[in-house]
Amino acid sequence: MARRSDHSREELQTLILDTAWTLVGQGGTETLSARKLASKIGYAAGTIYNHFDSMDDLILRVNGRTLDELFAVLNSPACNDPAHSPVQNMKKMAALYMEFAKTRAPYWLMLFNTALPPERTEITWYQEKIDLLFAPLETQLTSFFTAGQEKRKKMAARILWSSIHGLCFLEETDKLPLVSGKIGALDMANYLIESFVSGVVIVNKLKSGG
Amino acid sequence: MARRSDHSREELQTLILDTAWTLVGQGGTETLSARKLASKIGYAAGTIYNHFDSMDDLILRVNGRTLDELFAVLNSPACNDPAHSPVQNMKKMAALYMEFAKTRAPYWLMLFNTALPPERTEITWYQEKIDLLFAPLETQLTSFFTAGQEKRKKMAARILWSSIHGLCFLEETDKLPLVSGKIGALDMANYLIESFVSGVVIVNKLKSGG
DNA sequence: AAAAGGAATTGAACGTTGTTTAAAACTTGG
DNA sequence: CCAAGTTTTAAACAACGTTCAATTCCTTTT
Repeated sequence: MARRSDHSREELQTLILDTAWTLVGQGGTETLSARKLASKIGYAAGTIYNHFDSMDDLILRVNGRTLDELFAVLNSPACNDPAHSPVQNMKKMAALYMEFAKTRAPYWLMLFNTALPPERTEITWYQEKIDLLFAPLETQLTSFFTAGQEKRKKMAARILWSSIHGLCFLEETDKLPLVSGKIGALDMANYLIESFVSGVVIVNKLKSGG
Repeated sequence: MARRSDHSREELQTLILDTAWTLVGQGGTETLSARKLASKIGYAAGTIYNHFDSMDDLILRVNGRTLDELFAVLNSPACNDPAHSPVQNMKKMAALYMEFAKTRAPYWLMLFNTALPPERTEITWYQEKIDLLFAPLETQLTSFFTAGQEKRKKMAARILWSSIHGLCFLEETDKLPLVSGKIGALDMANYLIESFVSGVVIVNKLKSGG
């Protein structure tokens, strides 16, 4: 029996989360089970329920960590470089996002390809983390909108982000048939960004002009 | 014991698939289990494995049926109306797609929010069904491309479809923060289609002109 | 008609999962 | 040092996918 004094309540909580993180990283969602996790840290399965509501709850915490990492990537200087054009920065964002999905596949898949009961994801801290993801892209879009078009800018950021995610998702789950040869999701994302931004400028002029 | 002569091999196979379809429709992926399904048709659980490789295999068949229905929607006259502009038709497609995702949520979620082993989805008949989904959109995009831009047109169709799917997906799984008020995924899809198509026309001119 | 052969069906079993709970082990305060 | 309060545990429950030997059934042959 593990001694209660081995870890404080907080220590144990993060130990569980860290171990869950490791397990997911090694073999995806399927590798994460209460018993495996518990045995890995020398506790019984029941102990986990002393620190987390359920396995879904634990998965949500792991997802939260993934969202943090994702934000760090999208908010990094590499894709928010003032020396580069907004379009260049956004293309870089798309590239980094897709790289993240590939290299950190288990976490990314758990985040987007694992069904959780809706009531789980409606927690505010989780929604806030998601909300944050759109900020860097919104920043890059600023120059294409006037001060009065705040709402449209927010829309555009969400659209573009969702679209890039859609491309990435369908590619990673083998649901995006290739056009030919080497044309992959990243090329499509670049094409999308170019076209969408060009189009936004036009449409904005039309709406404000007419 | 169910008599072998109750149903022919083929009959039983479609009976299983039909029942699986019903179960998924009633309560989503979680409601579909070998034992529940079997008891519903008066057979033992093992019988299912006489007709399907595994439960994943059965899920894939259900998904196949969903893809068929989805194609029927996107290929319907309502969004391929010659009297309407391509942009109008594409907006209608987006609307119908999102309606499908909502009204047939269990099937749509099983298709896109349930992780299957990659080797399962690499089957050709499944990939072909997916490939078909892009055709109607491609048709609507024809007028914006010249004869020599076939590849770009294919790309554009995949991009636009993926993007609309991305919007729909993030909305349905509570991962698309609303901008404000009533602005939902459909408004964003419309904005996307307008802007992207406008942008495509410009970018195409640039590429061919320069 | 009976027996034989082949195929479909079955129940039971295995190992796994998430989760609950009473009892045991532990830590702490008086 | 004992009592009170927590934490941990083992065991149990119900469900899951899947396998397999045994049974049952149907068809064919004799």
